[in-house]
Amino acid sequence: MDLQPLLVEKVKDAVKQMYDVEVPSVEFQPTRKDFEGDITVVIFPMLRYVKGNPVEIGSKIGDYLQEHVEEISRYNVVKGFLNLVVSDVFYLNFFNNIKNEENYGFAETNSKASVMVEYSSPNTNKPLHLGHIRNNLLGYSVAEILKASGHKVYKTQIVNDRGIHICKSMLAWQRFGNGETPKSSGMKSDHLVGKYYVAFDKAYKAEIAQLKSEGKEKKEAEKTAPILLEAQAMLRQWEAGDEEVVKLWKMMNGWVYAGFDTTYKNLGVDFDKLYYESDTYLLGKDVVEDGLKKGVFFRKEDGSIWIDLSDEGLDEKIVLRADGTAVYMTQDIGTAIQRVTDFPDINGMVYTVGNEQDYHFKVLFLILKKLGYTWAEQLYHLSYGMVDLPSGKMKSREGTVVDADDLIQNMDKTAEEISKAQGKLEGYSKDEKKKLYRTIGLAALKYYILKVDPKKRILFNPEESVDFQGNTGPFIQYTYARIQSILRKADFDISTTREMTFDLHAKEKELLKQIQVFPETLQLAAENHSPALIANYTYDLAKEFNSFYQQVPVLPEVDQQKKQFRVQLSKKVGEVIQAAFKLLGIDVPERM
RNA sequence: GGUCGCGUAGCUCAGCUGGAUAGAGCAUCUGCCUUCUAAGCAGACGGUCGAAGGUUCGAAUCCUUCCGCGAUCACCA
Repeated sequence: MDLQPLLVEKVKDAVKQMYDVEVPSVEFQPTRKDFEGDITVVIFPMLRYVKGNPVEIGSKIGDYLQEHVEEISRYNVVKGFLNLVVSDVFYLNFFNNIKNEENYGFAETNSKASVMVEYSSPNTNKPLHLGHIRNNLLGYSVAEILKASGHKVYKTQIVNDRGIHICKSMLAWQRFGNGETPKSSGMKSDHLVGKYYVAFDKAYKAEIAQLKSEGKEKKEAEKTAPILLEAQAMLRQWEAGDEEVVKLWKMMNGWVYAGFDTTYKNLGVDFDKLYYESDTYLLGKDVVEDGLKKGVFFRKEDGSIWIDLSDEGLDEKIVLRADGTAVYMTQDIGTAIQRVTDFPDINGMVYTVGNEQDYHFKVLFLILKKLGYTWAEQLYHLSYGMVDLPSGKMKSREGTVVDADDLIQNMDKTAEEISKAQGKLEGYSKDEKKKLYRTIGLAALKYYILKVDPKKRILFNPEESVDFQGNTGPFIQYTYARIQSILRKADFDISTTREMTFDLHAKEKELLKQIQVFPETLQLAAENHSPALIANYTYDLAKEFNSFYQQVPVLPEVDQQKKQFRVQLSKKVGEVIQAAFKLLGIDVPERM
């Protein structure tokens, strides 16, 4: 079915027969749209082995291929490029083979090693915001892509449910909350907790200002503000297991989880396993002791334990404090090992974490390798750029964030406005419409974020960022809906197989070529951990279909053979769009 | 200062394991709904690919230097 390996052989044969030399490899590329052809052989690299004029060599190889490979029907040579025209029969056969394949493009599960994908991992002191959305969408999508490419995948998150930031919200609630609950306030429960996080910061700033006016240095004031000291005391009480504090902690965390659940559900992401930092923050210490014995780490005079990474071009890095308490790195070492204990079949992990932690993960992976874990070779930091606003960075403390829930709601509203203006939804019930607006709004948001390279920063302008036209989620959904409309109106059994003896329209051929590269695009996306490749692929496919749709009649076609084929082709395009969008976590509507 | 990432059309982005005249969308302008959904299609306009060197038959892509933006270099997470 794949033509390329055959062509490699035949090109080699041709060169050997005519010039009596062996070329080690043959370079191909898809033929550019401006030229006639489907596959192009690049002649230039052969000039090292074959002396002569590239055009002449190309023509000779072309003659040979035309004669010896039945799939090649014509060729032309431009400069050093041999453009080959692949026969319609080849593409029609290809289509016949895959048209009824249900999971076309997807690899068999378990054909590759298992991977754990971590994403989201929020703090439990405030609601999720746009930055989390990027994280969630990326992590979820990469997990889906890995699954489709044959890996077994475990989705996980580590909930950062302890620490000083949590105590800040707790303390502020205690002090200013007057017993306010999600019920009594009517607020979404995670937003209520976030409100007190902001309240803490406000009170803290006020105290700093007060101290400064009393003549204290700024740094001194920041360190000694009473409310901060109290929060720190609360953290110590929590660690000591103080009943009162733990009770408050459980209650407020419960509120946050309830809120997160809603947001996750709205976003359409999920997890197979949750880890809580309150359970894992002590992990890793014994590993450090172990590594110390093995000589991976060393102890400084004050008793703290370090690793020397200067051979790798990095610094020394602390892994355990002098008083024996853990640092972030200690926990991460311990957690990684814990995961492999819990899921012994995993042979790799993906960490979806912002690029400000590039250095941390470089060090973490190095340490795990040095400790001798085989799976440490298969760790990947899915690093992504920040989401900035026109006004600058988002800061939860100061309340300058684009809230996740608000954003999703805004997308719904925009989708509703546009849909109403289009007026194509007669016959839909109120609930159906509402669901559809959500589907479209989310598609716009998700596609907008996933189509760009994760490494790049995103500048998000809430006023005008998310589009519904052009290279967007709704555009692709619209293409899908159009196809479904054709399928609904096709008043004959489209599954019957007919002889296909006609010539392909150029647009049909383009569509088949695009369908053909879906499996390799998926594999590439998996290797590169890149949903953007899937997004761009799907866009190209949709664009190609719309062009076809415009120029080639499907249902009005009188030739029954062609009509049958075009309906089947449209159906397949729809299926691929649906499958690809599923990898991005985006649903497709029957109508819109 | 060291390290890492980014810099492509007015804006948002593809292309980056080297290949033909650097591609899309938005915006601006022209056409196309008495054939299947105009959230569409067809076209016009728009570029010294941050700059300069180098490697190569060939560089947006690889190497070097420089410039700009960001992150990081905490016994914070």
